[in-house]
Amino acid sequence: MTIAAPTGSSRDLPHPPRAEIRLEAVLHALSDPLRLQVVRELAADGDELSCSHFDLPVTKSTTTHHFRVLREAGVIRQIYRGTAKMNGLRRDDLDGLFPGLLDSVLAAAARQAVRLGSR
Amino acid sequence: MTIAAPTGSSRDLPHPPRAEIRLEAVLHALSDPLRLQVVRELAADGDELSCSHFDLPVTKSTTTHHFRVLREAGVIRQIYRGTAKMNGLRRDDLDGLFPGLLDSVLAAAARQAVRLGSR
DNA sequence: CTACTCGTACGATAGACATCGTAGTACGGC
DNA sequence: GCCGTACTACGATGTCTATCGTACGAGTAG
Repeated sequence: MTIAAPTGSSRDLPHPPRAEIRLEAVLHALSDPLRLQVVRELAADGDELSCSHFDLPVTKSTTTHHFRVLREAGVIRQIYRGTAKMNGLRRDDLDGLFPGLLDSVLAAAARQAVRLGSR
Repeated sequence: MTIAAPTGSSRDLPHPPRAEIRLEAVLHALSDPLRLQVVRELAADGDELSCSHFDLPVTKSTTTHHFRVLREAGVIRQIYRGTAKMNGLRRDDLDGLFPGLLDSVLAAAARQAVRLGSR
């Protein structure tokens, strides 16, 4: 639950505490196709992924922006690890606040992906 | 499934067919506090409600706008019944496309309402 | 027909947002 | 110390969105 960085990183990013996560912000964060895809990949991997792992059809500035939106909504957790920034889903917090919500959204996204033919 | 109006209303409103409902649009529609509240009341009532039943802190123009967003996202069904316009959740379509999603969102909204004290 | 109610349509406006490019900062390896 | 990599910060821009006010159309009651 602590976001301590064992590797000794000093740059800390501001995350909303669990109690301040708002449902509307989460839904808004997930309503963007790019961000929804990122969350899907994070959920599929189950572990932390670096920003550069994602191959999004936008520039790096825009990528940074989207990750920031996800972090400020409380959907993902970001920590610096050396020169890379690792991203992980805040599954514990989201499941604690809104049980079943994340899974429903992920299942819905998967279903829609199948329905629309794209994978 | 048909949206026929037995009362003989001739004014028909455009609704997206089930196959064209997009998850992102639904999430976006639900990410607005006013719209989420409307959906909550519709779900609580279980039946159709007129537009004027809702006492929203905005003008009628804005109310019309929000109902239109909900309708075009495929979240609600609107039919004219005389001078009133009745609104109903498209539960069947939403549950068919994204099983469990609507219930999770509603449960999450209820939980958050309790958590934030505003019942 | 007239008047009233309910909701729409249209135009305006201010704020939010997605996107980009460029310049800059932090970290690790040479 | 110097350079490359990874990501950020800032400013600009076009688009979308929430909001309003006013004018209009459709239906119902008198």
